[in-house]
Amino acid sequence: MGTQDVLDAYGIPVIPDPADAAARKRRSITDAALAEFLAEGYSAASMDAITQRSGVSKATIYKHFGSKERLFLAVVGNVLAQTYADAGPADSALADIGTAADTGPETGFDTVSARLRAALVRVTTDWARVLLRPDIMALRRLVIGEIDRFPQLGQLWYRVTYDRCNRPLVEALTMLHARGVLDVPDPELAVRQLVATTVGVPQLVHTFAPGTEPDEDELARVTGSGVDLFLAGYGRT
Amino acid sequence: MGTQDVLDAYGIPVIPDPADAAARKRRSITDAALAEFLAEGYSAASMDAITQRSGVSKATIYKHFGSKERLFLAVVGNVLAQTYADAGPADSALADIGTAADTGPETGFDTVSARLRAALVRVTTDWARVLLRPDIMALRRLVIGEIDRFPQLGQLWYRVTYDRCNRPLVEALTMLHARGVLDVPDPELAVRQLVATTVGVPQLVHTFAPGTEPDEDELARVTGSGVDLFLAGYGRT
DNA sequence: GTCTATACGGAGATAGAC
DNA sequence: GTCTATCTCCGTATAGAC
Repeated sequence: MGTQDVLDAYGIPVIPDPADAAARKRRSITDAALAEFLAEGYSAASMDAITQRSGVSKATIYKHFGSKERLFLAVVGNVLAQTYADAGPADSALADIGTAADTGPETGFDTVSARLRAALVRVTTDWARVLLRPDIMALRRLVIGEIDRFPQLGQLWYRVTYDRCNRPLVEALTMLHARGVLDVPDPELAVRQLVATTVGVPQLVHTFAPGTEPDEDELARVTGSGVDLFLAGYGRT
Repeated sequence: MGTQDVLDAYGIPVIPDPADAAARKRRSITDAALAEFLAEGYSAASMDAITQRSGVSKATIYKHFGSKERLFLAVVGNVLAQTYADAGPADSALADIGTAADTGPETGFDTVSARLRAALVRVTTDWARVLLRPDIMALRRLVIGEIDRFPQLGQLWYRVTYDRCNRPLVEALTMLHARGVLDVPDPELAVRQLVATTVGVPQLVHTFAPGTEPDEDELARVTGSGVDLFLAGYGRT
């Protein structure tokens, strides 16, 4: 059977750039592999199934990735980094509270503590919305289940979550402590507690209940209550 | 090779009860299966390896359990129930605080709030010590990783943890609320938050760092701080 | 670079003697 | 009830043509 020509809008045949074609195959392989690994787990996932899902031949997959292990690490590692890069918190608002940059009433909250609460709820709710997505939860379950065989993934997960989530919050809380807005003697621990009481609460449920979507109202209620608990312990009042 | 006679303390050969022998084989099978599943995960675990670990033949295993799936469910289900039965909290002390049964200074804490804090720290620390044990953490990772294939385990996990851990605490908090010791409008949520800020904090770390033992001092510090946070939010002062 | 066809081992499960 | 020996299939990975 001859090659099917691809035509552009003017009817001119598109000659694919070989490098481009390779990159696209690579992408279709990783997409297929991710779907298969998420659905079956590492061991039960078969390279045959990934071959069929991707539409390329098995030999090509091995040329690109070398082995099933390397394919798994490449796929999961990339998705992990990508996910947390997308969920990067732009919480400059949080660090600025109580300074000249904190514009006060313009945000709709007329006290420092109200603006602080709103900022914390916003940050934790944004995280929760991402981290509770069914595909992210499935990825999390996959990584946790394979930690004993792939300890690198545990370290990667820790580094990514810490750099993108915890560290910015630790720095923000340290500033707020120095500024007298909060009383946080141990910011590292405080951040872990804040994350636990907000995101951690629904996350635990969804960890053992696959496929369930988080309810937006319930989410707002839980994160709000968690932030209130946090502020009751660490706020200055 | 002839049968090796087993002799009792008086030199009398012990004739094994067939039913007893079957039960012991069954036990050695489940022990071997648990070790293999924990080490390799469900899919990568091989019935051959379980056969060798257990010392009985593969056909015997299939006579007893029928299939690999059924063996897995039987083993994990039993261990789950057993674990939480052992870790059952005898926290009658907690529910009695502020009543006539609360003997006050005899416990070494002379105020109601101090006794309450001590009881909460004790309960959460006891749980944490069990739940953070490396073998329990490994079991947890195994169940989480296989949740998509075995949703029954998710339901079982939820039921067991709720019945043995959450429900007693919810009831205790409800009593304490009615008695005016605490101000807990939503005890269900409050318990989940308490568990999250105490046990949940180190549990998250150990989930992604396999094989690490919890440090007793660090554990006391974290649970103590978590309980303080909880009491700051829900205590009456 | 990509494909088809295949090598080679190990998986889960069972038949039949004792 | 328990064992040994075996069936059958599917796994990962590669050889060699184009």
